Amino acid sequence: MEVTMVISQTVNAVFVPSLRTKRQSPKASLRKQQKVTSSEFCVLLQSCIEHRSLKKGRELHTLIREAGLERNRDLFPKLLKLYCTCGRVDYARELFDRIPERNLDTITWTAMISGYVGSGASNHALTLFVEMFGLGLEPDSYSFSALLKASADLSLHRLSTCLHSLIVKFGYGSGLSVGNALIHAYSSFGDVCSAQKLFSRMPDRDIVSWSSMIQACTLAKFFAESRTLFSKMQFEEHVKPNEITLVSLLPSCSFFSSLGKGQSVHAYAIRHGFDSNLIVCSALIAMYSRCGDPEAAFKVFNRLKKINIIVWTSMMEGFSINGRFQLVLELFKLMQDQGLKPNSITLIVILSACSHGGLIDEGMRIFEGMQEKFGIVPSTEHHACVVDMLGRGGRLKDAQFFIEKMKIPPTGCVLGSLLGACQVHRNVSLGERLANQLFRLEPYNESNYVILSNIYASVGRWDDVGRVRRLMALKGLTKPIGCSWIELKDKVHVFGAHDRSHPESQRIYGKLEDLSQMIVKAGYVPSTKYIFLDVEEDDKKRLLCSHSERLAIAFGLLKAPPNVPIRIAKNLRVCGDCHDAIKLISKVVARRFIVRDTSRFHHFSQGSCSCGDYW
DNA sequence: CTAGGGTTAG
Repeated sequence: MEVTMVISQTVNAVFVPSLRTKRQSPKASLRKQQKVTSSEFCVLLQSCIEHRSLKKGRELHTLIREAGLERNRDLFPKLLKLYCTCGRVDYARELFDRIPERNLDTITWTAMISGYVGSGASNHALTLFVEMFGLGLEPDSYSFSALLKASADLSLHRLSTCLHSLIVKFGYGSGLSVGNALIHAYSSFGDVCSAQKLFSRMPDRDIVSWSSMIQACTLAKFFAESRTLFSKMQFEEHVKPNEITLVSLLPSCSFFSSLGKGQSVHAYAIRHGFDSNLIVCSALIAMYSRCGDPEAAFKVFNRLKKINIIVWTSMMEGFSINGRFQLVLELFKLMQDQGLKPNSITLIVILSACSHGGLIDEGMRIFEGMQEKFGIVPSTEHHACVVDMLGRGGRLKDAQFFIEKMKIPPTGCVLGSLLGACQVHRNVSLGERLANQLFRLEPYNESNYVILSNIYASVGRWDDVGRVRRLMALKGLTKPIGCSWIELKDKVHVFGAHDRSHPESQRIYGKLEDLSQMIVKAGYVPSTKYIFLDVEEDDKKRLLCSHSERLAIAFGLLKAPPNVPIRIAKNLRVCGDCHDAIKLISKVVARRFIVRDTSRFHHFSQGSCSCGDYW
C-alpha cells in the first residue's frame, strides 16, 4: 500500500507541473517536456514494474500517451515490459501490434520476446523471433539471452546449440550475460560438459556465472564438483556467494546423506544473513530432511516468522520421507488453521504421506475434498498417489476400480503405481497385464521391466525372468546396479553387493559373521523371497548376508565413533530381508541406523523401524 | 529490452 502511495505522489509531483507548463509557451514546454519528462516517466515506469503495480502503470500509460510520448524509443519497450511483468502479455501484444512492423526496432521486438519468455509463453517468443529475423532485423545480445531461456524452457537442446553458433557469428560469444544464459540453457539439458567448456573460456565471470555453473553440476548430480566450485569461487577468485549460490549448492549437500557439508552451508547462510530468506530456508529444510535429520529441518522451519506455502510443503515432505506421517497431517491442519491453502504439490506430498503411512481413509477423504475444499482439480499425479495408497494397502481391486472410474485417461505413472503394488503383493496376472500396457505406453522406462521381472522371480518363473531381461537388453535398457555408501571422516565408502574390493574387506566380513550369529540368536530367519536369482536356497541365504547395505552397516559399526547414529544411503530400495536384519542389529548392538532409500528414510532403533514395515 | 533460485507421486 505504502508503495502505491509513493508512486502516486511521485506521479503528481512530476506530472502536475508539466500540465501547467503545457498551457504556457507551447514550444518551450514541448522541448522541456520531452527532455525532462520522458526520463522521469522512465523512472516511474520502472518503479511500477518493480512493484508489479498494474493500476498505477495504466494510469502512467494514459499520462504518457496524452503527453505524446507513447512511442518514445525508451518508453515504448518499458510499457511492454510493464504489462508483461504484471501478467498482462495480452495488453503488451495489443500495444505492440498497433505499430507497423517496419517501424519497430530490435529493442522493441526483443522487449516483446522477453515478455513472452517471462510469462511462460516461450513458444510465442520463438514465433516472434522468426518473424523479426525474417524482416532482416539483427538480434542483439538481449535477444539471444531471452531466446536461450526460451529454448531451455521448451527443452530444445538443438535450438540452443544453433543459437550458440549464431551468437558467435554475431560477435556476442564473449558477452557475460549471453554466456550466463548459455550455461543455464546447457545445464537445463543436463549437458554439463558444454556448460563447463563455456564457463572455463569466459573472459569475465560474475556471481551469476558461478551460481549457474554450480547449479549445472548439482542438476547433473556432479555433487563433489558443485562443492569444489563453491570453494574455488571464494578462495581463488574472491567472488562472494549470495543466496542464489547457496540454493544452487544445497541439494548437493544431501547426496552423501552426511550432515557436515550441509551444516557448513547453513553456517555460511547464518553468518551472511541469508537464513531468513524463505527460498534458502526451504532448501535448508529439504537438505536436512534428506540427510535424515528432520529435527534440524524443523528448527529452521520454526524460527521463521512468515512462512509461505512452499516452506510448509518442504517441511511436510521432510517429515514424510522420515516416516513421521502423523506429524505431517498435524502440520497440514495447522497450516490450514493459519489461513494458508495448499497448492497442487502440497497435496501430492500429503497424499503420498498418507500412502506411505497406511493412512488410507484419511488420504481418501483428502483426495475427495480436494476440489471443493481447496479448489484444486486432481491431476494424474494425485490419482497415482491414490492408486499407490490403495495398492500398497493390498486393496488391488479397489485400485483397479478407481482407475476405471477416473475422469482423465490414466497415464504411465497411474498404471505404474498399480504395477508396483503387484510386486509387493505378488499378483502375477494383473502385473503381466499392466506391464504389457506400460511397455507400449512408455517403452523406455526400465523400472516397468525390472518390476515385472521381479514379480516373475518371486514366484519362481525363471524362464519369464530371462525373457523380460532379454527384452530389456534389446531396447538397450539396464537394471541399475545396487550399491550402498557411508561417509566417514569426509571420505565416502561405496559397497556393491557381495563386494570384496574394500581394503578392509576381511574385517567387514568378519563383523558381518558376528552380527549374523547375534541376530540369529535374537530370532532372525532369513527370508529368501527377496532374492530374485535362480540359485539354491543355501546360496540365497549366503547372498542375503552380503547385500551392499549390510556391508556398509558392518563397516560403519567398525569405524564410526561410538554412540552416534550410523547413516547409510542406497541407490535402490532396501531389500526386505536386510530391513528385517537391520532392525534386529539395531537391537542387539543398541545402535541407531538411518538408512536412506531411493525415496525415503528408515530410522532403525531398538528393533523397529520408523516406516512401520509398510513401505 | 538481458542472465542464475526453494516444494512433486512409483
